Amino acid sequence: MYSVCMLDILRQLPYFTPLSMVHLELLSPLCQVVKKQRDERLFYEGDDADSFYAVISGQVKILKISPDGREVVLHLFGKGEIFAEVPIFNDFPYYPANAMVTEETTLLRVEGAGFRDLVTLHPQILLSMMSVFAARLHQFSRTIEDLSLRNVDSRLAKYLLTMSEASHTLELTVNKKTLAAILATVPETLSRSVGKLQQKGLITMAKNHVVIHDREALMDVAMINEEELAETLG
Amino acid sequence: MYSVCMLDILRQLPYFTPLSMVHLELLSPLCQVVKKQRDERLFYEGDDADSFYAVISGQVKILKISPDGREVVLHLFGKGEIFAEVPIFNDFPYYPANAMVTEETTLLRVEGAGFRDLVTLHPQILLSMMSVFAARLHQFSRTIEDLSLRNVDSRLAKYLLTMSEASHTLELTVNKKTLAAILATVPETLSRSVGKLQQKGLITMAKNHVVIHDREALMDVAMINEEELAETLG
DNA sequence: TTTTTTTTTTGACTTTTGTCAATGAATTGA
DNA sequence: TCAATTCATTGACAAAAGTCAAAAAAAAAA
Repeated sequence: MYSVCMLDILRQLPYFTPLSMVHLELLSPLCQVVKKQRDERLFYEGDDADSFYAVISGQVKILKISPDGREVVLHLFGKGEIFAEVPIFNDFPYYPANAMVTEETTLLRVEGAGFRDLVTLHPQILLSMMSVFAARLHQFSRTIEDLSLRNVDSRLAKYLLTMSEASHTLELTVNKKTLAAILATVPETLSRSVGKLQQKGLITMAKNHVVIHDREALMDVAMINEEELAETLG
Repeated sequence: MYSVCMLDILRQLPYFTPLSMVHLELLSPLCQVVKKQRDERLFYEGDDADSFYAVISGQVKILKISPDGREVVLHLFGKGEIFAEVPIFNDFPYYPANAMVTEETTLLRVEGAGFRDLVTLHPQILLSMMSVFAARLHQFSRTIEDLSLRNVDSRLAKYLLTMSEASHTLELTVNKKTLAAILATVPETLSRSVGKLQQKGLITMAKNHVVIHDREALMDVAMINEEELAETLG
C-alpha cells in the first residue's frame, strides 16, 4: 500500500522517471514524505547532510546568510526538482546552505547513506544524475558571469526574460524581497530598477503581475541576444 | 610503448588514480597528449564539446567575455586537475566558456563520446567523478556568495588567505589583470584595494610576492573565521 | 643596453549600489 | 472589521566600484 503510493510519487519525479521498476523498488524504502509550512526550515548551513530531497509540491529556497544578516538566494526549487543531493557525494557531508520553504510544501526525503549504497550497486542511476549535476554547474557558472558582468537593471531584465519564456506576461513566484536576494541586491535597489524599466516603457509591474511591452529593448538592457536567451531557457 | 607511457600519465592524475588497471587500459586509447604555448586557446565558448581535458603541467584559464570585452575568470586549473568534463554529460554538448593556457602547458585530451561509452560499461568511474562534481558545485556556490555579499577588499583578503593556506607568504601564480578578473573587478580597483591592505599594515605585496603580516585582521576584512577558512581550503 | 611594448599604478571623475529613515500599501490575524 | 505586522517604495545621502587618461614600472624585444 505505502510502497505502491511511494512508487507513484517516485515515478512523477523527472529525476527518477528513467529508472526501472527494480530500481524504484529499491529506492522506495529509503524515502519518506515530509510536509512543511511556509517559512519552516528544512535544514541549516553546517547541519550534517544525511538526506537529500525532492519537491513534490510547493517551493524551496536555498539561501545563505551573511555576517550582517543579508540573504543570498542560491536556488529556488519547484515541483519535480531535486536538491541537497550534492553533499551526499561529498567526503564531509554537511549542508553548505540553508533550506526553507516559501509556501506550504510537500517533500520527499531520501536517506543519503542508503542512496549511496544503492547507486554503488546500481550505478546506472548515476548517469542520469550526472547530467543534472552538469546542468547545475553550467547554470552556476552563468550566475557567476551575471554577477560579475551585469548591473542590477541588466540582471532584472534577464530574469524577467528568462522567466517569461516566450510569453509577454509573467507572474512572479516570489515576493520582492526574495527577488532582490535572487538578483543579489536589496529591495530598495530592485524597486528603483523596476521603476527605471517601467519609465522606459519596457515593462509594467503591478503586484506580482508583469507585462513585457518591448522584448527587444529588454534584451538590450539584459545584454543578451535571442540565442543566448534560448540557451538560458534550455 | 605509447600505451605504457599513457598509463603512467593517467596514474599521475588524482582523478584517475582510484581506477583499476583494467579501467586505465580502456581509458588510454581515448587519450592524447596536447601541448599549448602561452595565450593559446584550447576552445571557445559555443564550440562543440567533443573532449574534456586534464592538466599534466602548466595552467589553464576558463573565462567568459562580456559584450563590452571584460573578462570573468570562472576557473584556473593547475597540474592534476580535470576540466570541461561537464558538457560531456550534457544533452547539448558545447563548451560554456573559453579556455586558454596562461603559460606553456601540457594537457591530456580525452575523447568525450568514448568516455561516455566507457563509464556506461564501467560506472564505478562515475562515483569518483561524482564527488569532484559535488565539490565543484559547492565551490561555485561559495563564489556566488562572495560576489553577492563581499566587496573587493574582502574578496581579495579571502583570496590571499585561501592561497596562502597556513603560510604567511605566498607567490601569486597569476598577473594582476587576471587576479582582478578572478575577483570580478578591474585592475585599477584591485590596485587600490591592495594599497588599502598595505596601508593598514596587513600585507606587503612586491611584484608577485605577498607577505601576510596580520592574519587575524585580514580575516576580519575577509569576514571569515578560522573554521570557514579551513572549509574553503578543504 | 636601449627601445618598445605590456603591465601596473595613480588621479579625477562618474555611475552604481547600498544605507537609513520615513511613508504608504498590502496582508494577516484577532 | 480593524489593528498589527510585514512588505514595498521613496528620498537624501554615503560608500563602493567603474571609467578614462596619464604616468610609472616592469618585461620583452631589438
